[in-house]
Amino acid sequence: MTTAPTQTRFQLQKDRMLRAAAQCFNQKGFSGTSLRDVASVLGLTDAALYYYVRNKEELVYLCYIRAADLGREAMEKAREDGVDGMDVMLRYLRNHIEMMVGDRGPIAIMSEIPSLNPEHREEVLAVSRKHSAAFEAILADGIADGSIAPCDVRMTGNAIMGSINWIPKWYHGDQEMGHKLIDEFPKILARGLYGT
Amino acid sequence: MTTAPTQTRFQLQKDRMLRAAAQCFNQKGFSGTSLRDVASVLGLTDAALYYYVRNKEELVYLCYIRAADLGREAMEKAREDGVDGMDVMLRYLRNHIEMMVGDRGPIAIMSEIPSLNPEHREEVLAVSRKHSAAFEAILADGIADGSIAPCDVRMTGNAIMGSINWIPKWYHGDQEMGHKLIDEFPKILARGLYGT
DNA sequence: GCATTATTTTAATCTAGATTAGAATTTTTG
DNA sequence: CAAAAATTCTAATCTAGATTAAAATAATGC
Repeated sequence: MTTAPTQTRFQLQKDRMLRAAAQCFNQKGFSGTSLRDVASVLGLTDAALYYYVRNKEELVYLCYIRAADLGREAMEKAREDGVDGMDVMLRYLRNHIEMMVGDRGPIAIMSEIPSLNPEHREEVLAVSRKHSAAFEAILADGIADGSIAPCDVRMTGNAIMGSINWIPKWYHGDQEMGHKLIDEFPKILARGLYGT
Repeated sequence: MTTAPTQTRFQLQKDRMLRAAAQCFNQKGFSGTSLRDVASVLGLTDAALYYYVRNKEELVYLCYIRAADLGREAMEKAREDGVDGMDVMLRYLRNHIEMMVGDRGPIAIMSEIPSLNPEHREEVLAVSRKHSAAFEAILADGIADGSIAPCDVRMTGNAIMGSINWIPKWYHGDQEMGHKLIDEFPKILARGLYGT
């Protein structure tokens, strides 16, 4: 068949583009990166990017969607492997941190959501809310099964997600620190939440 | 004297400008706010802003410096009033959150640091590092005086500051939630850190 | 190898928004 | 009140960077 490989090729390039864009945005800030910057990471011309997205707004939108996908992935894997609420949470945190610390990480700080168009903005916000809710559900499960101490899941969830999302602000690629982060940070975040 | 009142007037307007700018950046994102937007909040023309700053880069820089000042203020007040490490930390967290939640809050997410010029960027980063170090010192004091349980102050500090700095991402002016945040969030962040 | 489709480039254009110069207005001072 | 200083406005300019159109190149199926 002809469409399948074509789709794949196209998708692969598009994916590379999203990674390059996320990398640029993280490194140089949003207003500091032009389409040319992104294109040059790929060895392309800025105009070539328009073969993959309608405009810059869509590129940003897709970066956010990709970040959400990666987060969801980390969470699903944790749900599959974990044995109780606390275990799922710890695994999810670890998976997520591993992703943030890696070089193909998602776009870190969602500062440009206001400049998305209404449909895209609403979708990104919805998906983000959904992820928060899923994390709170893990906490609730843990409380129910006794592995997590009773707490305000809304606030606790936000506190923990904030710590995670803030990592790129102070972590800058130090290998040793990276390993420590993956191993220790989940425990630090879970500290004081262990159940009976 | 003639210079004193002039300075004051000028400073007052400049301060209003910084608040307006922070408000715009928080609400509409950085790339989404033009100097015109900031000026219109003040009832001015965009060109008028150039009486107070050399260019937009300097405006951003000053916003970051102001944020740092407010953070330092919150911390100093806490240091004066607190009786031990844990108490100082809790007071600082409360002060800082009160500030974030208020409408004259500082600029929240420091995403545009990369696009500052080298001198300004270095200064902002330095001041930011200094603040982190000061917070870690509070933790260390608490561990020393027994009010805080032994922990990795570096990671713990980053975890807590991340939770704080992330608040604007999910808090959007709900009054009730605001009070709850101020009263409960510090406790949540300190959970698991209480000493002997 | 040929025809078709996919991908990228070159070369313009187009625009929002930053910036500037100088005039106008408002405030202050003596 | 008049002069001087401080503040703001009007009206251009200026530019980076997004976007587009059409041509050129590369890949693919038959």
